[in-house]
Amino acid sequence: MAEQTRREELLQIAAELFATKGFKNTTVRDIADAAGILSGSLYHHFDSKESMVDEILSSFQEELFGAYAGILAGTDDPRAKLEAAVRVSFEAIDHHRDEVAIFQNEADYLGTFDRFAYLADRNQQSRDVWLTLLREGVSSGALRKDLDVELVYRFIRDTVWVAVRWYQPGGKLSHHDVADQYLTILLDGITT
Amino acid sequence: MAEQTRREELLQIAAELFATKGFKNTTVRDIADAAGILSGSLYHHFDSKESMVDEILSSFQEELFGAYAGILAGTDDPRAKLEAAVRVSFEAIDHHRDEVAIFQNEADYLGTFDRFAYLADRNQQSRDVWLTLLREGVSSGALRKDLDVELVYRFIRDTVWVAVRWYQPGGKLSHHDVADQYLTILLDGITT
DNA sequence: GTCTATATGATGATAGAC
DNA sequence: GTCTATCATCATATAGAC
Repeated sequence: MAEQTRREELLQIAAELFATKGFKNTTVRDIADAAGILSGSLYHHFDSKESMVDEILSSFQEELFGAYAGILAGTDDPRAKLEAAVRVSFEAIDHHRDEVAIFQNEADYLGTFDRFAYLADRNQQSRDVWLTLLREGVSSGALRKDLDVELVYRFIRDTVWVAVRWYQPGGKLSHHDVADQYLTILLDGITT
Repeated sequence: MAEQTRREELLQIAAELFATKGFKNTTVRDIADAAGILSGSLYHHFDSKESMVDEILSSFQEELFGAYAGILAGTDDPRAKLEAAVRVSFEAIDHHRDEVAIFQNEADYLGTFDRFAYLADRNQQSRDVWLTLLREGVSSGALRKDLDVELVYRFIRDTVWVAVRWYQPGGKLSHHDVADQYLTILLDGITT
């Protein structure tokens, strides 16, 4: 079950470095060192450093959007769907810390190159998911009618994903705890 | 009044590039090109590329923390102080877009070097400011007693600063509008 | 204050032996 | 699958002329 090909092992090592130091600040030598091999040997597994991030980002995105699609297709009421989408996102931060961090830090810049154009598409797709959920929430009466849904969308998206900067997997707060607390703030506010 | 030394002009050009492409992705040639001079000429004004970000970040931080200090020292009630801190932050995004973006994107990594150790200090200082405001809010009865103030602090900090990624100075929403909407969500939640 | 010319080092990548 | 050896390129930075 925890079978991992050498390729996957190397990708994981690279992902941790990209997430921590940034893509550009990580050299192929850094990756090779961390893997205990020489830099040239990496090219037996991958075409280039670029193709390494590419593979890391695209496979993560595929998994995440599969989860969103499941929620949208479900039969829960609007509020439950919104909660589920938030929970799935925090779960992704827990399970795919490095991938989320890389996406957060590098997507904007990488997205300017042809090879990574799919990142912009995914961004649009994500917006569609959240706006659908929020609009259903408003029209069902679960959410306030005076909300600027576009702004609320950005608020949710940003707050959720930026948590990758401080969330510690295995720390005091589980991803369930964080999601609970966050939903409380989002849904009911912080005032008495 | 809008007098700008050549030095400041060059820093502004560099800041825009650092904010858009990232520090490492911006070469001294990029900066020189944008300024209409050759890369070697930049070294008449600055020691190194590093000292350019350094100057950009440190002067911005100084201004921002001056504003926070003013709020803390004031006589407003806790809730008004919290609102003021949020407003000052969105204002900073409006007035110092590039600086905020650079800080958001690069501070974590740059902070690992001695030269930028002050970034970690400022981070701690910022935490003190917000925790003070939130605790005063809770003990005065303005904020809910069941809040995890540490978590709320991180949510506020992250949401406020990450807005630099989408906020458009001069766009449809002014920084006042964004602050209003954000405070509404934060204080009262999005449910009916 | 900017240019010419260039030193110096790091980085991504390749070819072929083991 | 990894190593040895090495290349080409690019990036930061310097020195002195104009």
